[in-house]
Amino acid sequence: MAKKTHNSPEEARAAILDAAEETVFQVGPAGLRISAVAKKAGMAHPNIIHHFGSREGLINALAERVGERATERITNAISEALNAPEQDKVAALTHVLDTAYPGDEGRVAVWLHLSGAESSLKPNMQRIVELSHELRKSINDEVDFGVTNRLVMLVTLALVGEVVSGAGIKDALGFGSEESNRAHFRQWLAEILLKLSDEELLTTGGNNNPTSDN
Amino acid sequence: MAKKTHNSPEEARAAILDAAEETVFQVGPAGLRISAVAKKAGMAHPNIIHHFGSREGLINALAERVGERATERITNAISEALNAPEQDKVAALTHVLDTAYPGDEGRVAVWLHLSGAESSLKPNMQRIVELSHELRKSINDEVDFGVTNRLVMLVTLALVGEVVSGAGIKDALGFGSEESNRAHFRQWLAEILLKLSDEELLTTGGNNNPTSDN
DNA sequence: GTTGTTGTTTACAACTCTGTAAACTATAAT
DNA sequence: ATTATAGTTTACAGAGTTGTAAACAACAAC
Repeated sequence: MAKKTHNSPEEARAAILDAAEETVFQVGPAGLRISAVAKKAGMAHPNIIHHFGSREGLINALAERVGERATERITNAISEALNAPEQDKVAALTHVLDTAYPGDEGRVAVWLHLSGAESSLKPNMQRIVELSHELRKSINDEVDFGVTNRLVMLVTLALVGEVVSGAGIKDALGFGSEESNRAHFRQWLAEILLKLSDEELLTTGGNNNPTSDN
Repeated sequence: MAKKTHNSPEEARAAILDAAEETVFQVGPAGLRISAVAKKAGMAHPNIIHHFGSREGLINALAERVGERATERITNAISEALNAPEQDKVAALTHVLDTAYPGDEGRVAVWLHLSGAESSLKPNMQRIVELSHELRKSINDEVDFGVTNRLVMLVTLALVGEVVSGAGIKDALGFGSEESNRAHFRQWLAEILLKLSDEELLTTGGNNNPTSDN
């Protein structure tokens, strides 16, 4: 049992990030204690500082990794929906929402963002909006980009709300926290979003479009 | 300049809660330090523990006060919308959203909730849903209560998301954080919500309604 | 005026957490 | 083998936090 005691830098960083992700999921962003992460990763806490410089460095690195992964999952799901046949659009869009509302993983991304971590949110979100607009155009060619932007914003804000509020609001509204209820809500939301694309009920009015300059 | 040095318990508690509210607004829920609150209220920090028992007691008391005030504002706004003439519904509903998305105050309520404060969220939310459903019925008598519930949930989650994400998501989507943009978004959302009541595009399907038992 | 109650403060204890310094150790290169 | 590099640990310092204990001060009751 020749235990390996010295990892490569990449291995060490990955192991620390794994432990940090799990810890953040359990205790929330503010409760992230370097010592707890070290314990979970099976090492002494100064080793974390050696690899990430500081607690803040660790949080930023984790935010980056988590954000990239989430963006990849979501853009993949939207791309699939884009190629789905007409009658499967609802299911495909529901799947997008399922992906964007991941029960456990997404929390970490949102929480880290809340705790002020720097990450490349902007390019990620913009890719998501562009893909979403293509999806809407595949349903109705005349949809308004400003509306797409606002719909993405609404859904994103709701995602953030769901993550941080946990079961509180759903409980208060009489929704159980069982997965079946959450899934039905997402399907209902997907149907609304598709209807709003199909009929394009509303435009953004006058000059209220977001600025498209860089 | 006869400075009053001893307050009544009510005065002291109110002064402490005011200072705590301001502090939470500035530093967020996790950053609430009893000593900072004491400094802002112009007293020594053990006095806060004397009046509220502990830091957690202070947070719970603040959550209660803030929640009550927010609920009162929102239910008042919905009641006004209920009595508004048909052609003013959009403006009235926009005002409801303005009230529910208060630039500064609402943060405290949401944040406190996030930090695990106990509060009477459930009865407050249920009053809001019932009034919202009356509002929807005043537009279209056949609207579905389950849809109302889900719309309230969607809007509430988005509110929470807006509060906690701050300018981050809006920035990433190209919306400036100026009040005019935020106001336009709320008006757009109000129009969507009214259309969804007017046409009742979607019902909740089968047995997916939230349980209505107490 | 004296006494009791309670708001208030000062001083302190105990704890937790991040980050530093120096020593130790495994691995690779020469 | 020796040396250099870098991952890892132990021990500790320093700051900041909540909460406690005891004394002080204002106000009310009698």
